[in-house]
Amino acid sequence: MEPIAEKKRAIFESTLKLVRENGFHGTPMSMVAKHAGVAAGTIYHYFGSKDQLIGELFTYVQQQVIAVIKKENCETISFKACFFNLWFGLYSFYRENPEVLKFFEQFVNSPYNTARPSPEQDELHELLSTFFERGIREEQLKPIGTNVLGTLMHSNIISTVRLVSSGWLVLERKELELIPQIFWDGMQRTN
Amino acid sequence: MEPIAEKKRAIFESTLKLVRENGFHGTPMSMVAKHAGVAAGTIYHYFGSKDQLIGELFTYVQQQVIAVIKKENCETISFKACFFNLWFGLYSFYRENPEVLKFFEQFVNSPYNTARPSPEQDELHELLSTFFERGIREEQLKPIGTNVLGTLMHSNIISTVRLVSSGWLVLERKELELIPQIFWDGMQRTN
DNA sequence: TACTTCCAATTGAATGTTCATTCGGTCTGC
DNA sequence: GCAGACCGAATGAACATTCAATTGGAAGTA
Repeated sequence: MEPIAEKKRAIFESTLKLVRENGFHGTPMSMVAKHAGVAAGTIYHYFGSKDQLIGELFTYVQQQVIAVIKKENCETISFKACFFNLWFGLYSFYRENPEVLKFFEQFVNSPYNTARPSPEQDELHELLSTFFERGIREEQLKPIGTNVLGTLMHSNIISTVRLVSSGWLVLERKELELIPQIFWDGMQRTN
Repeated sequence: MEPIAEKKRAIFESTLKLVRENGFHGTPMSMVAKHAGVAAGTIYHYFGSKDQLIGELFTYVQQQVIAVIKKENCETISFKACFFNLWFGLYSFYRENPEVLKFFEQFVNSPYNTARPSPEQDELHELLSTFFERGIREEQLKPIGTNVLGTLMHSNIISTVRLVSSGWLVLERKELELIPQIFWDGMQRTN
């Protein structure tokens, strides 16, 4: 809505970076304060508690991912082309923002993440579902729920990023393209 | 090697259960002690520190997963049948042991997980790689590294379990079978 | 312009709590 | 009577959170 206060953004970014490096528990508020260049008390001017800070940061970060999806989800090109664009769009985003991916994964599996919304209420998964609805309409896909497809695609991307970002292996562009290709081919109705 | 002491096993199981419910940081040693029916000091008889306890618990739990893989990895049936057995074997294990999955995911994304071994040194991923080597040998699969296939399969299973265990949606057996089927079909060489 | 008022933004030292860890001592089987 | 297993109160450090005090600038007043 309104632009985020500079201090608030600095607190977000510092928390993101520090949580990536040290985890939630290795990141005391005092450390966030120092890194963000504010006093400890200032954080509490913007956020009620550490839990609230983490929770709001999650929303902040989720919006970035949602922006990527919206950007790539284009009706004027073929569904297939759009699928690959979306796959690579998300891949690149996570690849270039490893702290986002790390925070995301830590958050999802943490007790901060209480009352996780169902996929219908979660804007990110809803967008992915909607995306696949078009595929169901236009292509010969296997009869699988769109929310299943959305989740599988997302986890497919994330595990690929983890693999590459960890440095375990280096993938040429050609090899990398095989990964969404597996998913694409697998979705097609075969009988 | 040698059978684990009863107290030690109790500490493992209590930690597993409590970490699932409260996360690493919501699980003080005093709570583990009480739940396991031992004194706080006893834990330090078996483990040097909380970090060490968590680390050893990871190994303990990983061995359970490895046992599942070894059990299902059978050379006397077709690779395809074996693939589906393995998929459902791991699926069922995580489904029946949600605390293992939760602990796993929390651990992997936490700072406890320093010096994560490369897939070649990680027995779990090595087993999956070896499994797919047979597939490469016997089947017409796309030219993708076995470690990539292993990772993708594992994440495919895990995200399916999460989806089902969260209660977001209920899958009939027929629908559930479509998920490994996607992966199987996708791996096949298509040209 | 000069002066006052007011309040949100900001500070950081102080507080109180929550743990991980220690250690002197007890128990048990040999 | 020894040695390892076990106990649990005590210790001390780390941390989230509070709050009394300070700042700075926007609006009001004359």
